[in-house]
Amino acid sequence: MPIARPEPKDARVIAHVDMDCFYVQVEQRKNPELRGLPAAVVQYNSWKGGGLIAVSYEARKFGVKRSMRGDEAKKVCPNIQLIQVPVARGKADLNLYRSAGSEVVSILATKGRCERASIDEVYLDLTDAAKSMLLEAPPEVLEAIDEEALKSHILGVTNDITDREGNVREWLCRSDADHEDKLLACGAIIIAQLRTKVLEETKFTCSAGIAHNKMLAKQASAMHKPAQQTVVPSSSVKDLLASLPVKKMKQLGGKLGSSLQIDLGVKTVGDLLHFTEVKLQECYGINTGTWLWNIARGINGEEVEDRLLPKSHGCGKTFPGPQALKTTASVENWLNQLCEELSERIQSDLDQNKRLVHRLTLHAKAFKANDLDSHKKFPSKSCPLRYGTAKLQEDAMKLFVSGLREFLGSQNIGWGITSLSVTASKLSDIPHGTSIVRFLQDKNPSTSLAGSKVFMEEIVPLHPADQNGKRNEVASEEIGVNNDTLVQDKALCRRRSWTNTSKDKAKCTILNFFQGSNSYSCMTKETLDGSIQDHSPFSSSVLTGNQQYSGVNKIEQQGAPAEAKNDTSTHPNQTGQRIDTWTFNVEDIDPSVIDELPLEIQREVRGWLQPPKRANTSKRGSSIIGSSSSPWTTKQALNHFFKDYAPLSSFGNQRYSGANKIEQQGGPAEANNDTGSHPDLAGQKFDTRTFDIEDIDPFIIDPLEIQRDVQGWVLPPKCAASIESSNSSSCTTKEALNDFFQDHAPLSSSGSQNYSGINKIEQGGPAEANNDTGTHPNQSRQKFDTWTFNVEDIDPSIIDELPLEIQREVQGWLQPHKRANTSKRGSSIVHYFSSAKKS
DNA sequence: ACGGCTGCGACG
DNA sequence: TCGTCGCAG
Repeated sequence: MPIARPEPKDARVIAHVDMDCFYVQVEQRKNPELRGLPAAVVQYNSWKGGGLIAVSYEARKFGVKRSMRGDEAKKVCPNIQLIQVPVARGKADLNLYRSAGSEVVSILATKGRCERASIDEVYLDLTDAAKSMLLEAPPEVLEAIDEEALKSHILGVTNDITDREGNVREWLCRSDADHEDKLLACGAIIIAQLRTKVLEETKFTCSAGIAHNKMLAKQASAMHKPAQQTVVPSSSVKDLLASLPVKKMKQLGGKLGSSLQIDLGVKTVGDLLHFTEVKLQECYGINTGTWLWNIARGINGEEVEDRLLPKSHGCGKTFPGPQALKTTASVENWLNQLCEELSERIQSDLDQNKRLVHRLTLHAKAFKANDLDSHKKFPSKSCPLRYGTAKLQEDAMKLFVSGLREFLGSQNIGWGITSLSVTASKLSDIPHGTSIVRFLQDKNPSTSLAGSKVFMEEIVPLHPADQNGKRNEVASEEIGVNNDTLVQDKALCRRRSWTNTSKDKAKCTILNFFQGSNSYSCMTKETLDGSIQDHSPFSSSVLTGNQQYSGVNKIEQQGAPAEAKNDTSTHPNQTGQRIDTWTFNVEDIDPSVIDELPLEIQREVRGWLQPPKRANTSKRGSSIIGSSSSPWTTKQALNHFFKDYAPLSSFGNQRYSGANKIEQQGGPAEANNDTGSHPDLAGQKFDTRTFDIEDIDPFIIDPLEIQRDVQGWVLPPKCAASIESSNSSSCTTKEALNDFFQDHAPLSSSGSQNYSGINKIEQGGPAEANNDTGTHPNQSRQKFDTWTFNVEDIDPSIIDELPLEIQREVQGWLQPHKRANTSKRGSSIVHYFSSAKKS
C-alpha cells in the first residue's frame, strides 16, 4: 500500500497517460498492414496458440481478452492477427517495447515532472505548466482551442449530444470557473497537445486522465479509450467514487479489495465513506486505514516522482509443469541465457544513461518431488553485482546453488524449478563533469575514439578467439579454464609490473590450480541434481562442458564426507555469520577444498582460517574510516577495487564461497589480491579491521586521470574540490570509481561482446533489436545536463572529508527524511490477513 | 500444471 | 538491510 499522504494545500494538476494496447501498436507501426485489424500480441505460440499480452481494440469488440490463449481468441475472432512477441535466448524479449515506451516518455517529459509508471504508462505533474498557461494565455482569451482538447470528456458535464464540443469548449473557457477547474482546463489543453505530439512523432495513440491527484487521473485515463482524454473536476469526484466498484480502484484489485467486499460489505469506493478512519485503521492498520479513508474522499497526496528510467532490470522465465528444470546443468544453461540478456541491458543502461547497477538478485520457484505440500519457498539470494556476462552467470549460479541448498535442507529428494529470474537493482548515477565520467566515456568502446583503445586492452586483452570475432566455446570448455579471470589477472600482473616474491608465486600457484579445474567440480562430491529427467532444450554437454551435471541426481545425505570435513575446518565463529553482502549460508562453505590443494598452499589457507578477533582494536587512520556509518569506506573501496582479481572468488565454485567469507575476516582478500598487486598490499593493508589511510600504496592508484580523484579522497584536504565538482551526483566519485574497477565496467561492453558467444543458442534468425534498455537520448538530457541534486543521495562518508563549513551545510541537508507514520499494523479481519499468517 | 514477464513498493 | 509479499498491466 502506498503511504497515505494528505493532499498538498495548493491544488495540483496531475495527468496519467496510458498507451492504447501498446504492444499491438508497436507491432502495427513495424508492420503497417496490421493497422485497423483485430490483432493481438502473443508469446509462446506452441501451447494453445500462446498467451495474449496485448489486444487491439478491434479485437476487443469480438470479446477477445488478455489472458486468453491464442486458440480461444481465434474462436471468438477468426480473423484476428496473432503477432508473436520477439524471442531471444529462448525467452520473450521486450526490448522493442521498452524502447518504444522510451520514445513516448521523452516527449511526455517535456512539460513537467514525469514519472514512468510502467513500460506504457506515465504520470505527469503539470501544475506549473498549467499555472503558467493560466497567467499567460488562459483558455478564456484563446481565439482557438486545441482540437484534441475539445474532444475531452469532462466528468459531470452533461454531454449534450447535439453539441458536445460546444459544451467542452464552454467548460474549458469558463471565465467564472473555480481556479482549480481552470487549472484542470489548462492541463487538458497541455495534455491534448502532448498526445498530438506523441502521435505525430511516434505514431502511437494514447489515452489520458487529468485530475488533481494520481489516483483520480489514473481512473480517468481508463474511462475513455482508446485515444481520448478525460478530465475529473473536483465537483465530479463524489459521484465518480460512489459508483466505482472497489475492485476497480488501483491497489484494491487484490486481497485488500476482496476483504473490503467480504468483511466490510463494501461494494463501491464511495461505500467506504460509512467507516471512520479509526475503524478502517483497526481493520487494516494505521497507514492502510488512513489511505482507504482518504481515497473514499478522493484524497491522494502521492507525489509524481521525477523518474524517467526504471529502477531495476529483471530477466526471468517460467518453466511450467513438465518443463520444470531438474538438473543444475539445465538451471545453469537458463541462468546463462538470462544473465546474457541482463548483461546487455545493464551495459546499455551504463552506456546510455550513465547508471551503474549494484546488486544482483536471483529468484526462483521450486517444488520438491515427494514433498508436494511443503510450502517452503525457494529463497531469494543476492550479492554485489559485478559487470560482465561471465561474472553475472557465475554469481547467479552461486546464488542459485546457495538457495537450492537452503531450500532442500537436509532432504535427499528430487526437485524442480518452475521459474527463474535474475534482477539487477540499486542503480546509481555516475557523477558527471568529473574525470571519472570522461574516463568511463573515453574507455567505453561504443563511444570512444581509437586513441583510448590501448589502455583498454592493457587491462583486458581480448581472448585470442574473440579477436577473430568468434569464440570456440568447445575448446575453452575442454580445457576448463575461466578465460575471463585468467586474462584479467595476467593483464593485471603486467600492468602493475608485479614482482614475483615467493608469496606471489604461491598465489600464482593457487591461481593456476583453480584455473585448471572446472567451475563446479565441487559438485562431484555433492551433486544437487534431482532424480527426475530434465527436458532442457539445450545440449548440456556443449553448454556446460561439465560432466558432473549430466548424470547423477541425488543429493547426498547430511553427514557425508564433505560435511564432515566442513566440521573440522569451519571455525565455529563463522557459523550463522553473514559476510560481505553475499547472502550465502554458512553450510555453503566447503573447506574440503583445502585438502585438495598442494600442501604448501594448504598451510597458507589454514592460516586464513584462524578465528577472527572479536574486538575491533584497530586504530583508525582517517576520517573516512572514522565515519563508521558510511556505506563506502576507503578501504572498502580498495577492497572492492581488487575484488575481481581475487582468483578464489572469481570462480563460480560453491566451495569458494568459503573463501569469500573468510576474506571478510581478514584473510584471503588480501592474499588473493596480492596475486595481482604490489607485494606491499599483502597482509593487513586491506584487512577489514586494520587499515591506515597512510598505508595505501599510491602505486595502486592508476591510471593518472583517476589518480586525481582518488587522491582527492585519500587525502582529505584535497577532496573538497573533487567532491564539489561532482555536485549533481547521486553517486559519489568514490563509488563510481569503485564500481568501475570492480569490474572494468566500461570495458565490459567489449567484454560482453567477447563472451556473449558462450552458450549462445542459435535462434535461426537475426537478433532482434535489443540495443535499448528503455531509454532515449532525450531522457538523459534532463538528468545529466541540468543541475539536479538529491540530498538523500549524498554519501555520508564524504562529509567528513569536506571543509568544516561545507560539512555543516551538507549535514543540514541530510536531516532524516520525514515519513508518514506506518507504525503499527493490526487487524481483526481474518480474511485479509489469514494468508499472511499462514505463511 | 499454465498467464509470462516485468516492475514497484511496503513490511518485518 | 535483505527477503517476502502484494499489486499491477
